[in-house]
Amino acid sequence: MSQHTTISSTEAGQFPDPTQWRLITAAEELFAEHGFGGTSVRDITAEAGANVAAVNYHFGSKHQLYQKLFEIRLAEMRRFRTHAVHRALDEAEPIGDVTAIVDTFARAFMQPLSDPQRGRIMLKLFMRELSDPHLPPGMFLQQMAEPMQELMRDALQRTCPGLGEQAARMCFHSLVGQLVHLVQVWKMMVDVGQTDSDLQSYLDTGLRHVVRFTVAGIKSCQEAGGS
Amino acid sequence: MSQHTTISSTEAGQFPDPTQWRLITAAEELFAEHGFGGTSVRDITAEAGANVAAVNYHFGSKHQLYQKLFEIRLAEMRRFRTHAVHRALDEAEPIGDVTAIVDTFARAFMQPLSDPQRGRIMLKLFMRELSDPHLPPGMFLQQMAEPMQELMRDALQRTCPGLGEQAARMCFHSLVGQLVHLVQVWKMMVDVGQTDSDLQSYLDTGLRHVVRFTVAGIKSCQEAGGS
DNA sequence: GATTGTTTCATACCATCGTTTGAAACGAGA
DNA sequence: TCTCGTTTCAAACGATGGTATGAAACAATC
Repeated sequence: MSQHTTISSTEAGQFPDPTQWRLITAAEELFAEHGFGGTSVRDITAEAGANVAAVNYHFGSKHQLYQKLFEIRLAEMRRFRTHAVHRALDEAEPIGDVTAIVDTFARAFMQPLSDPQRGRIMLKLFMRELSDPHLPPGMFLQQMAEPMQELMRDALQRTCPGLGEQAARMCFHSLVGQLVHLVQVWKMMVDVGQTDSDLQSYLDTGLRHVVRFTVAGIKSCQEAGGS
Repeated sequence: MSQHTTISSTEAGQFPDPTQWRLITAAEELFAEHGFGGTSVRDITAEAGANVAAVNYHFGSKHQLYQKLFEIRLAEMRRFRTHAVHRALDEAEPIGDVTAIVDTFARAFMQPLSDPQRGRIMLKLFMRELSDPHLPPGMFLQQMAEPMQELMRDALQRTCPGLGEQAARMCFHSLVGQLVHLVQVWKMMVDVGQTDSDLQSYLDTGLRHVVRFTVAGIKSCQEAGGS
């Protein structure tokens, strides 16, 4: 029995078993829409076109399926955001352009929303896990929040002379808080049934606002030697 | 039968029935801790020292109990915050002090956290409802978000010449986003098991940061005639 | 084609869910 | 004390939850 095998990649073709891939994607969609407790194993297997027992056979339990799903998606999104920030750093750092860094991070953070196929689902999933955790405590923090925080803290401190370590961390929190809230409001608009163009323009103006707002906030936290 | 009677006040003494009050408070605690789906009617009635049938007898259903609970708490918190902002407005407006308004709102927003008895539970409850709604759509927005938004938009526009209507609303969003995020991180620290003094000082410095950050952000959104 | 290891399937199991029910207990007015 | 509206209770109902099981289907090897 190949039970509980490791799924090393997000690509369907690299899954050891097509059924596992179908279960994962079906579970992702349903967990994102109705939460962990709100979706039954039967829902998942029905959506995946598999038998009820498939989840327990391939993953051991509903809970382990959930965890496996997050292992994949967290690594995926972390890779994406890290690359984006590093790319921006290489360009912005010599100039010391805070705006470029904030802007890049904000766009990398929100970019999944533009992809109606997978990104929205993934973000919904993450939001749900944040407010209703079913992962081992600290897993989300360690695999997602902390790496991004340290990366951005470093970037901000380098481009903003006079910005303390704690201040940089808090500015990062301010930025993330605004972005998360933007997503929340955006999600509400989706539920109310706004048009796609309205949603897109809301996201654009909202993002521009957050960047300007944040850059001003960061500068106000610099103790001396502003730009 | 006095089924489905209206509970007009939050005070235990004014409840038509002590059992209803015990059910409400037990439900609040459990819903806040484990969510709507995560707490059973049996959990609630056991905590309240009542029979399983009590919920259905007094409120009609688990769902209606949840809704009644929110009617009470939403009105309560809205009253509190509205009064606080109005009080601050009366003092700050003649001087045109943005910082005072932002600070007052932020403190009014976070104040429940300092009350270990009821406030923390109430906030947890609201956070859960936000990310996993079980209320009629729009109820939370209409009874809580929109009144506060319009109140604060008005206050900000009055004290900040050159701040447009949309810009003021977005600045308010930025503020709320930061505060909500502060609460989220705070909640995580609680779960990890930080000491009460650490939590309090984190809240203090976090709040000070948010106020400074936000004031700077707001000023950067003014088109002309800054302070 | 028989054997073997893996995967799928229908079905069963048992716990728990929200809700219902009808009888008992209660409390005030006559 | 009897009555009657209200509240509480133990017990049960039907539905649905996650999981377990053993037989069938499959695929590869010999």
